[in-house]
Amino acid sequence: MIRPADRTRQALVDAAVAVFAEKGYEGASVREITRKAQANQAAITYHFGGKEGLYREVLRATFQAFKAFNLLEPEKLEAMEPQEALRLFVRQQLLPLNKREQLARFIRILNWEVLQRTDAFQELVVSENTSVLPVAEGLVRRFLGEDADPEAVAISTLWLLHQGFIFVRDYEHLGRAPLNFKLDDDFVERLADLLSRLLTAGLSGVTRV
Amino acid sequence: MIRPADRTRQALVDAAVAVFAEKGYEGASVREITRKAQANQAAITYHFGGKEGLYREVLRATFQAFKAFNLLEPEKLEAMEPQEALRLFVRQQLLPLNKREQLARFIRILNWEVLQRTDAFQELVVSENTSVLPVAEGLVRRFLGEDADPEAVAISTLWLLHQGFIFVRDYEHLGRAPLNFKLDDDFVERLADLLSRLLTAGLSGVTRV
DNA sequence: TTGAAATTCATACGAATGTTTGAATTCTGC
DNA sequence: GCAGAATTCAAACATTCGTATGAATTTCAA
Repeated sequence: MIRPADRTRQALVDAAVAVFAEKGYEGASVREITRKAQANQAAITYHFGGKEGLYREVLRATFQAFKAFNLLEPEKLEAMEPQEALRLFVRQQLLPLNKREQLARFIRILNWEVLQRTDAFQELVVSENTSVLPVAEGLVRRFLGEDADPEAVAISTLWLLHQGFIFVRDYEHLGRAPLNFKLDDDFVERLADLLSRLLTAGLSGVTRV
Repeated sequence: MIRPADRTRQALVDAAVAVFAEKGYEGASVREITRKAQANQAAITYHFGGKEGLYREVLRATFQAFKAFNLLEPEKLEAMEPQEALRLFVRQQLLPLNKREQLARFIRILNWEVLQRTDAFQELVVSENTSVLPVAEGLVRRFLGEDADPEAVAISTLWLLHQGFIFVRDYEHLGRAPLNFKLDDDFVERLADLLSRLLTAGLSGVTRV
């Protein structure tokens, strides 16, 4: 059974995801959210305790959305050849390109947090602690070798972590001028392929001078 | 001679750079700016016609700051070996790390524009039109060859353009836990070196399977 | 059906926003 | 030193913001 009150609750969260993604936490107004959700102004206070409580709910939905698509299992990755593991890692990073209708707003919400970090986000990050950092670092080590310079490993790991992000962050621009890519699944596949090869060659060749 | 009125003007711009960088265009308040500049509320309207006019002035200062540090001359780059040209290109991208005291706020202002594009910024971009895109594309072509797949060239170019940005955008975090890099010039030099080698190896090896 | 709890609603409150106003003050050229 | 322009100033204006209020309505177990 779906209670009418739950419908209002869900409508508020849905509208909030859209508005927070568009305007950021500070820029979003409860009035716009309630208008979009066809709910009353006071509904946010009633259901979530206030604007921040609603945002916490939106952040939970955001983390949830990314977790739902996470296919990366560190154990399996380690059993694979480094090149293949890297390719899977890249593929995972680019997954938002395939699921962009579903993840676009959540990506934007995370982007906002880079510039205006909220307490709500901070607290959720430490409590969840779902870091991909060790996975990426393990991957890097397999290319650079176990006796590699720790600083080089750290930098390369940070570097690797951002490689997919480049295309995810700006994917709205990929389809527009002057690039005009047709953003279908085939394109994403070719992108993943090229990027994997760029990174494999880079990580493989970085130790050689 | 410096007229007192010009001092107010300059104080407003300086304060505005700081506040716009911190809060973004929407989030910044004219009251905070005038307070920081020790000027009157109405001074912004008087000198710049309003908040947007002041922001336009800040954007001009931003573009100016980046232009002042641009050492890249496309002709010289083409005369160099690809590896060396790429290294110089990377070096230029990482320059904000060396000049971070001077460029930090301007970088943040540009980062804000990614999420909340202002009309003022849009207009200034088209009027300035100082794109590094052709430089990067030329560089990529020298590695991939003249007969390379146009899509691969486009993707690789976009990829190359973002490589320095990875470290510039998050350079505030580089020095903090859990990375704790000591952000001196030596570190930047080592970073440029490693990144150059990663990219050189990547672009050189991408055509090989 | 009834009555208490849950939910919705229109409104109001205080604070913060960008801008305007008109007087007060300072600067500048003569 | 003086007139007129340029600049500064405190105050007020109209909006918008997040939240609070208390009554009206709906829901749901008994």
